[in-house]
Amino acid sequence: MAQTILVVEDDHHINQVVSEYLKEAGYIVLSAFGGGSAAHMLAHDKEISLFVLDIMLPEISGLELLGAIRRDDSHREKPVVMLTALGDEATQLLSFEELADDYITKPFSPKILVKRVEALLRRSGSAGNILQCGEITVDNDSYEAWETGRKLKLTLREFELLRALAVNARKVLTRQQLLNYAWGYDYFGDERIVDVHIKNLRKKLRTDCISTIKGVGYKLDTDSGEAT
Amino acid sequence: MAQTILVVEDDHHINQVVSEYLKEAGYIVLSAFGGGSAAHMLAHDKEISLFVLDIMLPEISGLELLGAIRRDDSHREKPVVMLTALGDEATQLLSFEELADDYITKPFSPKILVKRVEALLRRSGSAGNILQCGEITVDNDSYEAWETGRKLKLTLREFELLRALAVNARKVLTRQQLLNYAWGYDYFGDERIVDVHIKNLRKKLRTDCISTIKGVGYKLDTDSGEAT
DNA sequence: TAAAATCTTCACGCCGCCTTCATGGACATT
DNA sequence: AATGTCCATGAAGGCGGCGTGAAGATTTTA
Repeated sequence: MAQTILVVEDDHHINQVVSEYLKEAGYIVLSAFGGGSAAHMLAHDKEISLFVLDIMLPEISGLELLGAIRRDDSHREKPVVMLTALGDEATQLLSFEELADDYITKPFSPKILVKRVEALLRRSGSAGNILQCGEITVDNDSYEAWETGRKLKLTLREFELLRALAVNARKVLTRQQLLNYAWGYDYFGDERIVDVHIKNLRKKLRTDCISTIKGVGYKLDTDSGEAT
Repeated sequence: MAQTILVVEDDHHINQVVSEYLKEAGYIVLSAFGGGSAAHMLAHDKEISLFVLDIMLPEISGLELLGAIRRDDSHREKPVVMLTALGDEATQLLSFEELADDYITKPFSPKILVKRVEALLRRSGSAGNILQCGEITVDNDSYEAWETGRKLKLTLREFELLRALAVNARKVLTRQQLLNYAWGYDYFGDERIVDVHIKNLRKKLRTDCISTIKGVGYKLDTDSGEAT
């Protein structure tokens, strides 16, 4: 299953070179040449696995895009590579403070860019499409999930809910966040729907690995010893 | 809860500078000056969270160390930063092929090294959004808190109160400020509610680390060096 | 088209947490 | 010593959040 990378770079030549190398490495590449169209793609394509952002862009700067990504529920966790001619320490520090994952200054070697992208995707968990979290294993590609090797028979919502929890292992997710992950942004029904599916999911799980944080949301435990 | 980083660098000056900056950022740092001692530490210390490796080392090269890490069951998954004067593309590509996570060429900015280390630890999963203050550790993501490693069983208000105090460690917060942090701006009840929750919180803590400043508010102490 | 499975809504009840209140103590001021 | 202010503490009541079962709506399968 090929992963998608969004390259935002106003210099058409550089954009093309980067895209070529990434495609050759087996990725699907989306190109944007301005902050505006990039923001649009951000909002509408949830399948992007990694972002390459130039900082000096028309309309919206790369740093602002970075901020937008980090504030977006469905992109927040994804790796971002800043790619820019600005080599000064201040800009670089600022990028990292905004939670960039890598920072490459021009001129650069496209081969090394690809290597760095691969290194980040390896870490971001989405590389192998299999997630493991404690007793739970989730396969993104086949939509299958297991508990201690035993295959679970889940409905679609249950699977997507479990996947959302597994992607954010140990983190508490609000009902709204879970809705965004497992239902999508265009859902406007009752939040409490989450409760019902959590209940059904729990019924199918031997281990009690989904915790309720009252007043906040739910989370998936790894296997931490609970001492009183 | 603090994470350990192993720095392998034969140049004592660079080793010291790097260590200083990492310590300042809150990490525990182990230093090795040759491949041999590094390999020894590798074998005996399983608690290391990240490696910083020079490539040109006496005895064993950094690349060999990298290979050893990737073949070691208990270190395989951990991030490795290569730190070297060799800027040539070939060595860099080779490092990434051996599954290095980052590659920094000398001369470099120590601040940015720290940022890159933080970025990698963030990705490697173990990091989390963790606050530490004296004996108290608060995890923003999982809504968990510990006292000297012992997990605390807190209600939501208690947790949010403790988090507010930890975020502003050593600073006195007025009741109104605490209400804003832990209850939100739309709360208009009695301020004294804070007192009650502080009391309950204190009851659950072994150490007496919450100080009352009469007429002002409360604060969380880092050191319990209490002289009257 | 019927039947089955899944998704969504709703209402009920319980438990635990939050909040309020009253009391008493610590400390400062007069 | 008396007085007032501020804080600690225990207890009690009420309220809200959550789990749950069931029924209706929707989609998928036969």
